[in-house]
Amino acid sequence: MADLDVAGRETGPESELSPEQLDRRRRLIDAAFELGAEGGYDAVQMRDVAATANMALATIYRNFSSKDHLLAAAMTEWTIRLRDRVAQSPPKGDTPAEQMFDVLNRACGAMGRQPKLSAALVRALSSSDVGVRNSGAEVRASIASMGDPILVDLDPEVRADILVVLGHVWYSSLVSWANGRSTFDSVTIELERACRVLIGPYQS
Amino acid sequence: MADLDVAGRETGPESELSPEQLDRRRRLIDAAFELGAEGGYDAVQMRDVAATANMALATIYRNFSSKDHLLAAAMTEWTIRLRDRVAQSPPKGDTPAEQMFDVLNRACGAMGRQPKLSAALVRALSSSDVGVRNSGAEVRASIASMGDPILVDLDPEVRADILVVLGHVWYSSLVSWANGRSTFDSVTIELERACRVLIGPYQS
DNA sequence: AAGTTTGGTAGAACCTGTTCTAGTGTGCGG
DNA sequence: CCGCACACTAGAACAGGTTCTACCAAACTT
Repeated sequence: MADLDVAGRETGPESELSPEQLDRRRRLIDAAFELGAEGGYDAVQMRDVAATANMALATIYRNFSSKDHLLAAAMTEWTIRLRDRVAQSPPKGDTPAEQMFDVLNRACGAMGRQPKLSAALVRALSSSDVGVRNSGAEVRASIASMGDPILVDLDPEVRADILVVLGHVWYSSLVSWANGRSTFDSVTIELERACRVLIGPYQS
Repeated sequence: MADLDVAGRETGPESELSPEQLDRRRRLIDAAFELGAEGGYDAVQMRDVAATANMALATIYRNFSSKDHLLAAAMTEWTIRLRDRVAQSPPKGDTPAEQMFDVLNRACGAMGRQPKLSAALVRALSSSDVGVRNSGAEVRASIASMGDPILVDLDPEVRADILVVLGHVWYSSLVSWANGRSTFDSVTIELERACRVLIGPYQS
């Protein structure tokens, strides 16, 4: 599986970015965080991102294939931080279903505290831009890795199936929320429901 | 729940559209179908829609709040047709899980035969435009109504939960596909997986 | 040191969804 | 018949994501 850079050109497996490039990338993602936290998706305007990050508009497009790609990269970073934080404290709850819900819900809680930002990031995640693809996969992987330890007692295949389905529910309800079709509470409700109906019958 | 028209103004419960307006609406949706079937989401350009439907650009926006609203309206229509067609023949399969999968898969089969069009419609469904909200709900309701008869033997609450979760999986995998993140086959796979892991354990 | 490559910059230009302006019927209460 | 409301139209204008042009400067190459 060849690595592809922003524009889809092939790059060697060791095509590290230079420190300057990493710095630019950092500034861009930070600018996206900043603007997104203040005003949500619409407020992350590429000209403003460029200004905030102190670089030229065209430079953004040298690093990211689109606005959605930039936001998706921010999402990836954020998810990783989230996952690490969630992994710190053990899940509450007596049953696997409750524990799984606790983990997912804690992850979402952080989003609820930054609603504009998270809505922006989630919206980007559902874009059709090519650059977003990896981010989507990475985010899903983070979800799965948070849930996996909780279901160790289940048959591996069933476990994988459950985690994938939970990923769908997670994604679908977050997108609904990010697009203004439901309240944040309903994300919680959907996740709880899914854990209950998915995991409940398997904990005999 | 007050009815809202395109622009969000309240309208009386009996604010029927005039025949001319219905005709315009029809022509617009047909134009969207036509352009979408040929070239997908990007090919449904508002200026082209206007030209194809033989009316002025601004007139579109008197009937639909956005491109996504127009496409979502088309999606609603299509889903209803699909549901009726699927309801014609009884679901194949020995177990509820298999029957449910059969129904969902048949519905998706029609989409597989019009990939560009369906991808366009699905993409519109995940827009944040206000006009799209109802369409999303209607589509979900169609899904649920297709599946409900199959699960009559289950506890009503469990049944509802399962159908909602299936709706999430359906939506999530279709969006993944419509955005080019997965092949159409994987939609089938995800649906099959979800039916298996969700319904399987309940059929004692 | 001259040439080349690489990545950056400013700013104009382009594209397409959306909105605005001004003007044209058409039906309807008075 | 008048005036008014309303739906439509052509086309310009606007907005924000994306791309293009022209140019510059540091890092390699030879």
